[in-house]
Amino acid sequence: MNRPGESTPQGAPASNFIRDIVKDDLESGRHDQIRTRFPPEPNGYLHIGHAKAICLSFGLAREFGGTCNLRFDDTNPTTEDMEYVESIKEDIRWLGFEWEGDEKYTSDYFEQLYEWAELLIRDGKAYVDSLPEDRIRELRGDYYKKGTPSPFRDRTVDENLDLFRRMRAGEFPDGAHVLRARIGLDSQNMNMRDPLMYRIRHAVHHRTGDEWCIYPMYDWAHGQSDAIERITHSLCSLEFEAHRPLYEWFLEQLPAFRSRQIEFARLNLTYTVMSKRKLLELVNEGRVNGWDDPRMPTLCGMRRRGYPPEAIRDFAERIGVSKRDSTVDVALLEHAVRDRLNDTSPRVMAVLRPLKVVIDNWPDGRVEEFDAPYHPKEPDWGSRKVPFGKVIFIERDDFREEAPRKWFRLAPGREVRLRYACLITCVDVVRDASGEVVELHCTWDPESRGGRSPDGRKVKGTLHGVSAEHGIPAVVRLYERLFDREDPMDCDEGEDWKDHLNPDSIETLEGALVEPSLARVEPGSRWQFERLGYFCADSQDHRPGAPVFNRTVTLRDTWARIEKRSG
RNA sequence: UCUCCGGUCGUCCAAUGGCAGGACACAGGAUUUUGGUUCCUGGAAUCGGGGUUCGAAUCCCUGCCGGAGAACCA
Repeated sequence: MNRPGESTPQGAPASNFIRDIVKDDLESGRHDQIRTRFPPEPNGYLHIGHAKAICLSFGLAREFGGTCNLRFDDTNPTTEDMEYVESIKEDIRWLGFEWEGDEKYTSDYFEQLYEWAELLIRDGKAYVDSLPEDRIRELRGDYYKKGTPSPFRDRTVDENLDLFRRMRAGEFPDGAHVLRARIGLDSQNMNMRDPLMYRIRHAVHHRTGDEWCIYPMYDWAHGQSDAIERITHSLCSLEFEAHRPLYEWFLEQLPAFRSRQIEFARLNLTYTVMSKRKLLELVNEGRVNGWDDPRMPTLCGMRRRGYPPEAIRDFAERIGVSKRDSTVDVALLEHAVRDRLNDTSPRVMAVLRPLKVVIDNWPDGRVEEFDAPYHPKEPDWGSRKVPFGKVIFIERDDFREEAPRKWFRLAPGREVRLRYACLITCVDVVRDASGEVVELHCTWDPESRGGRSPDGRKVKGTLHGVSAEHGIPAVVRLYERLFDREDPMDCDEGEDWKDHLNPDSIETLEGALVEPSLARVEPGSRWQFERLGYFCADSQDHRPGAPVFNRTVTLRDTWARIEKRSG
């Protein structure tokens, strides 16, 4: 963890404006200890945007020796469900954070909120309005026109109290009355024009059941919940900036702790959509295979894809925090993932699209076992024996009949190294009736066991292969970006963001072959398939003996760039 | 038309009146039994115009651009 003033492992500045505020508040003695909170609404799954907020609030608490609460903001019974609570808790823990005590619920505070509302009524700072919804909206005015007071605005305290109590008692149908704060109707900030505090909703709440039929609005619940929990720094996204004056107004009227709201810009990512509504649409329309589809920016999707939580935390640190609307290059996320995986993934060999190779001068039936270390720079990780025989499979992409410029993989007459095995030279090419290459014949140099060059001759190309006899069939899913452009919302006339889905975002290879050491690995385990990328055993579909791997991210591919550039 | 917030390399974030810096991306090179990793090098920015100041990315004025704001959503 970075301490204030320290640098991240990458040398990037560890400071941001919120961290500075926290530091000041601690140094000035304004607070002895900070308390933050993460307040999801239980109506959807967490995504990478939430991860930024989680890392910020939990991370700051951890860094400065404070605490962070998890509070479910459950004030709208018609859209929320306990179904989401467990997944949210699981995702936060997976990210590596633990909240203070039990998780909290805004609904735990309904009684206190109610009492405070009565207090405001008694102080003449709130009133029951009995206008219909559309009338209230009309009288509120607009950006250019001040609002007009409701005819009910000057009800007596007793009348208000009586009505409000009967609202709670369930005497009125939905929409008959609301409780409004009595602030004024001429603010430029529409949020301050006598905002609603309570509405009547005869709905079953997922936690309080039918105990309540009036429910607090966000503005009347959030700041008060912060105060009850004595939250010192209440961090939220920019869209709540215009709510801050109201947040502060409510707290000023109450005998309560004065929490401070601070806004920051939410995360946008290239090639990604982030809104709950759009993600829900992708799931409901079957554009992806559920919330945990590895192409989804949800935390469960990324987990299934093989992204390590440490990489996501590192990413959150790298992107920084500010108040500017911005869109982070998804390449930065991928870099953080590769960076972490490079240090933590054992190397193994797998062939995605196999091409048969017969080694003519290899003795029939002979099997050689070569020693292959699990990590080139971590000898402590040890090694395993990789068997090779007369027939092996190499990557189809590693052979070209006509070698382009700078090609140093296999081609007729070319010698290459089979990693950790030996040097082979292509002597013949076998085609089927349609002319497609179906088999290669090579010779090997028995002096080159282990892949060494016996006489020091230069062998630039190194391929990987799997023994035909020993390889294990596997299903491998290759994932690409879900959208075909940086900004999926960038639409031409008559286009929809869903027209920008990348049709090649998933490719399932049924005929892959993996080395025998991968026969029995744990679901969720992460590996580098040498020269290809990082893969993880799928948490749902992987079985011992019937492996299924997901490609987390490719390795950097310099050759692909060279080839693309030269056309 | 009104109010608020924000404009720094292609992207993201620093610089808190005193040498505009880092990361990603990109380009070149070294090392390499992964065209991986690692290392070195390079190009690359203060939205425009005024003003204050010895000195402005930073403060002031003004213009321009982007975002947000009129839910009984959060």
